[in-house]
Amino acid sequence: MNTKMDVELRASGEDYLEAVLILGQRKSQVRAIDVAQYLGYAKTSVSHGLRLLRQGGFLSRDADGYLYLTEAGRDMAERVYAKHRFFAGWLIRAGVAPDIAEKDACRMEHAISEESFQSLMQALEYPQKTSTDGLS
Amino acid sequence: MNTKMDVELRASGEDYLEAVLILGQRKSQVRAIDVAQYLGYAKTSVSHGLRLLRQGGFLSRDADGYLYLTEAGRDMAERVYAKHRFFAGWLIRAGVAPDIAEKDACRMEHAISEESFQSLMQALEYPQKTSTDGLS
DNA sequence: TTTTATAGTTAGTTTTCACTAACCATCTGC
DNA sequence: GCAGATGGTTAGTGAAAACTAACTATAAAA
Repeated sequence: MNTKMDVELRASGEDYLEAVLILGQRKSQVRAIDVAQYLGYAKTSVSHGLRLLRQGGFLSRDADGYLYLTEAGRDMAERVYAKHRFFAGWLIRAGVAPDIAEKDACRMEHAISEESFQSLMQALEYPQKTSTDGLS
Repeated sequence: MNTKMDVELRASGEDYLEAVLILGQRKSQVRAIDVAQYLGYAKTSVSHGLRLLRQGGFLSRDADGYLYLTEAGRDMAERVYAKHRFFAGWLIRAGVAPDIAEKDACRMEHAISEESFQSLMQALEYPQKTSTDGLS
């Protein structure tokens, strides 16, 4: 029903893309089962979610089932991941326990708009690096 | 099924309680229809949502249909509203347009845990006033 | 070659939380 | 006294996004 560009991603779609991005930084080869394990979801849920993302043009998959972010998918994943790192770091610096800060960041990353986040980054002069450098 | 104390409020319940709190500061008498108008929901949705809150012990209602927050309800509403004001103010000070800051705050208020919020308030030495003073 | 483990899908269920349609009960004004 | 308006409820629908159960397909192992 939707063409690539008018798809509105919800929180769950953003979570899947973010997981693929993060796992790809660790393993170089990422499959649905890895995403399921990472997010703690049943593999059927992930199978369904990833199919929607493929249909939306955010993901592709090769014959062996390995997942690849498209341009649009990587873009979205990096935006979300940047928010995640910002909020997690912010909370941890405020003295929140790291596991709680992580969990909260996982929700807050979906709650703030791109517009607000950009304004914040500028106002705080936060270092805006791309998410793929310096992360092994 | 649930007694008063083991009810877990979700985002929608928090929104209803917050609306009752805010409307009560403006009007002194609040009914379901006011909440529906304020939130932009159909009155059936609000009727259903408020019933759950009454059953959970967060709200009561008199014979004329006027709503009153219980101790637990007021407590929850004030917690959520404090988060709302914090995030909205924070974004606005960062240069975000007020209407966008408001909308984002409406989501972020549910995304951050009470624990993280308290740590933040302490770390930032944010003035922690009760939500009912100074607001007419 | 048969068995077992791994990866994925199909089909159907559940929960949350919005919606519409239709109805009931007051209260007000002619 | 009846016609509307107002406020609320009942009943049923829909979408998002998780779940389980049961299936297929493939690859490895005995």
